[in-house]
Formats: sequence, structure tokens, C-alpha cells
Amino acid sequence: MSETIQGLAVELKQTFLDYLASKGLKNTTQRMIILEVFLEQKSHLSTEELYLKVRGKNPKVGYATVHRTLKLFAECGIAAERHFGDGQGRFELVHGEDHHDHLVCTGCGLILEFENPQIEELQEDVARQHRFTIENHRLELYGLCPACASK
Amino acid sequence: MSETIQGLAVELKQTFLDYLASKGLKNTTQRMIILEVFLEQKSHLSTEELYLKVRGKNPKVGYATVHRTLKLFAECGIAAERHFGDGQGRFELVHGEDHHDHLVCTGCGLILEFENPQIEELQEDVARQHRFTIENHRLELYGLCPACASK
DNA sequence: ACATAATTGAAAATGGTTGTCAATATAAAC
DNA sequence: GTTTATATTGACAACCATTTTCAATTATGT
Repeated sequence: MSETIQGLAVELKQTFLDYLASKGLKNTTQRMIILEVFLEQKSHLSTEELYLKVRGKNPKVGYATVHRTLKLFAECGIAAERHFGDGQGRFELVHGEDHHDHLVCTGCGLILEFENPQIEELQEDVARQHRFTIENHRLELYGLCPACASK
Repeated sequence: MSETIQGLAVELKQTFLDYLASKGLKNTTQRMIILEVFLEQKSHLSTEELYLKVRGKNPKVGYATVHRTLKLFAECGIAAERHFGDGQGRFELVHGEDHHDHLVCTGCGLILEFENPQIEELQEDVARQHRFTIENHRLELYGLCPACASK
């Protein structure tokens, strides 16, 4: 199991390196630190949160660099930026083609992911009805998780 | 047809006035102007956009007042605030219980509304599976409208 | 009309994000 | 290994939408 997780990390790292090379960008110490810390964390971290984690490992890395690097992650497809209504962007790892949506607890901030192919199909029906060419979508369900609901 | 639209406007106005009374808030000239202009416009206006429209009718109304009044509309349930990824909140009229979602054109900014009870049901299934108590949700499909796709 | 409390508008503050720029580090060429 | 051209960095400032502040004004109940 830990092998597959490591394998994933290596693969994402390679994707990023390839992207840098293809754009004539450079592979720097900071970018590697930020990528490693990003891969270690659970998903849905804000720039601020990741910045603090990165600082813990190397205090010389600046906020702007973390921000710019996260944008690069998004550009090369290994991360996606999301907004959950708290006014700040959050970044999540993207693995392959599978799309997922989110359950967000308005009590404690817990974010769960889910997939539902049936919903995806119905979305495509809606798009077809309106002759829209869908590029992406987002679906978020807001409410209380079991723990918060029982309080 | 124009009777039902007018009827709706009267009803929403009354809902707002009732809300003000119930909270010990006051019915002011500005609030009435802002509500009237809001009802005249098509939905999904940003604070800035509504502010400019209100200014056209009465140049003395300030931005902060428009903003605070829109928040009041949202509180009393006649409007809802949405975010479509362009970094600013947009407000839409709420009529009754019916929920709707959005198709957003990434080319021209067109926003279409749609309803799909089947999707809503599936969402409830997902919530049940995770024992979440859903308060609200949002679903947005981003892509190109027919006009933009054919360019 | 009076008193009490809410509202207003202008301006400043806030918070997240993005831009600037001189100093530094990288990758390729020599 | 050195040189050269170019990208990157970090500290800071700028930005934009939103929110707060506060003295002056206005609305409502008595």
C-alpha cells in the first residue's frame, strides 16, 4: 500500500518536472520542497496552511513562492484549486481522470470526497439539453457531519 | 403575465418589510430604492453592478449601503449569494422553495439556470450514505454556450 | 415634537491574492 | 569549470472585493 502511495508521489513529481522542462522553467530547491510537503499533507490545504507547513521544513521559503508554485501545480494538472465558501482557495491532489465532488461540514470544516457516476451522467444530459460544451463542473453539498449533527 | 411578475415583486417586497419589522430594523428610502432596482434587473448581479444601477436612479446612495442591503436580502430569503469563480459574489432572486443550479459559459459569462430533481435525489442518497445532514448545495457546470462553442 | 436607536455615506481597514524588482540561482553554452 | 542568458526568489507593495468604523442623519414609538 505504501508502495503505491510512493509510486503515485514519484509519478506526480515526474509530471511536474516534465511540465517545467516543457515550458523552459527551472527545477529549484524551493519547488521541490513545496511539492514534497504538498504530497505529504492531506488534501484541501489553503495557500496559507501549506506555507506554514513548508516553513516548518525550511523557513527561508516565502509565501509568494508557495503561492506561485501551487498555481504551477494546477497548471500542470497535478493539483486543482477549489473554493468552499470561506473566501480562500484550497488545493487538492488530482490523480488521473477520476473526478470527485465534495461534502463539506459547515460545523467543523470537514471535507469528504465522493464520486457518483449517475450524477455525472445527468449533468451531461442537462448540458446536452442546453447545447453546452462542458469543460468542468463542481458540486458541493453543505451540511453537518454525523459528529456535528449530534451536538 | 406582467401581473404575476408584479405580484411577485409585491410579495418579495412584503417579505422584506416583514423581515425588517421582525428584527426591529427600519424601512428607509435607500433600502426601497435598492430593492426596486434589484427586482428590475436580471439576476446574478454583483454588488458593484447593482451599485452602478442604483446610482443611476439616485446618486446619493453609497456602495456600503448597497452591500449591506444585499446581505439583508440574503438574510430574509428573497435573495441568495453565489460565487462563480470570478472572485466576486453575485446575488440572485429566490422565488419560493424551488432550488436551481447553473450553467456558466466560460466564454461570455452567460449564466443559465436549470432544475433537475433526479440530481437532487441522488445528492440526498450521497448525503445519507455519509450520514450528513444537508443544509444546501451548489452545482455549477462550466463550459461553452452554443454561441461561444461555434467560434 | 422628543427621545431612542438604527442607518447612512465616506473613508479606512481587512484579508486573500497578485505584481514588482533587485538579488540570486539555474541550465546551457563555451 | 567558467561564462552567459534567463528564470526564480523573497520582501514588500499593490490590488480588489468586502467589511468595518464613526460622526452625522433619519426613522419609529412615546
